[in-house]
Amino acid sequence: MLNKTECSAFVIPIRDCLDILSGKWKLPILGALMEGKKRFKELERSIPHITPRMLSKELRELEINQLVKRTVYDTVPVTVEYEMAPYGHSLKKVLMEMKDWGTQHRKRIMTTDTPIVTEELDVVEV
Amino acid sequence: MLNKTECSAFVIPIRDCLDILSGKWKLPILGALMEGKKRFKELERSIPHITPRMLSKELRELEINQLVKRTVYDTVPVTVEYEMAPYGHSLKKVLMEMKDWGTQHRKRIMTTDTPIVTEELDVVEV
DNA sequence: GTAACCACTATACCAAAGTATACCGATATA
DNA sequence: TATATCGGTATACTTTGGTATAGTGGTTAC
Repeated sequence: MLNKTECSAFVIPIRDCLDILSGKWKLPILGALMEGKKRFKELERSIPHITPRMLSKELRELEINQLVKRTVYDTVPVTVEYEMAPYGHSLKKVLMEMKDWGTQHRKRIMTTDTPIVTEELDVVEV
Repeated sequence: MLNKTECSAFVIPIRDCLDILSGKWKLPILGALMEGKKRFKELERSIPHITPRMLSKELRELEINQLVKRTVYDTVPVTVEYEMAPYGHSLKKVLMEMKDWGTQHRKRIMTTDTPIVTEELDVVEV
């Protein structure tokens, strides 16, 4: 049980964490970058149906939150590389907990109840 | 580094977990219920600015996912009580990881960088 | 010369999420 | 008789998130 103060101290940081991972494409982008560094067009190709607009927007947000590092190489034409920033790996524990919970929850809901299935997700192409 | 198969096995359950906690009011509702069981109007009063429409909708989703238990008592007028379901407590580890990460992240962003502050949140009233 | 690649941006549009306001029937209170 | 409470629902609206489509300027390949 929590009191009022504990409750805010609980809701606000979780909201922060949730907001950072929110949006349709952040997870697929992080997933793709976990395979290694990639250029803009490589990301676009490995994430089915993403538009350059959304890719650009979501990458910017991830970069602002220091999870992703963007490097511009002075070639012609320019080369831009995206990769997980060192800080990005600090998310690992959270993501693994979410993955474990999500995995067991999906099984639970599928077997014990009317299935509430989230829509089919596109698989990130390598 | 992940390969394509690992990547889907990573994205899908995390998406599930995220979806379950998504929406503006799920966290405040869970927070309020962590103080103990509450009736509909009590929840409405303890969560500033929530409308009955949203409260009803989000409670229903939490109930479908078995995180919250709804009990109707045969009084006149009816009494309806909401509480954390036993299964709801299975979220604790995930939520705590998110809270810890969110807390350190807020500090980090505030001190090292242009502050990207999420909007002020209303505190849940007791 | 024209077509494609690179890393994007601009504009317009559409769908989902959330808000505002009013209301339900039954009961208790003034 | 009028007002408030209970646990919500109905309808209409606005705001946010995401999509679709086209185009930028400079370079290399056919």
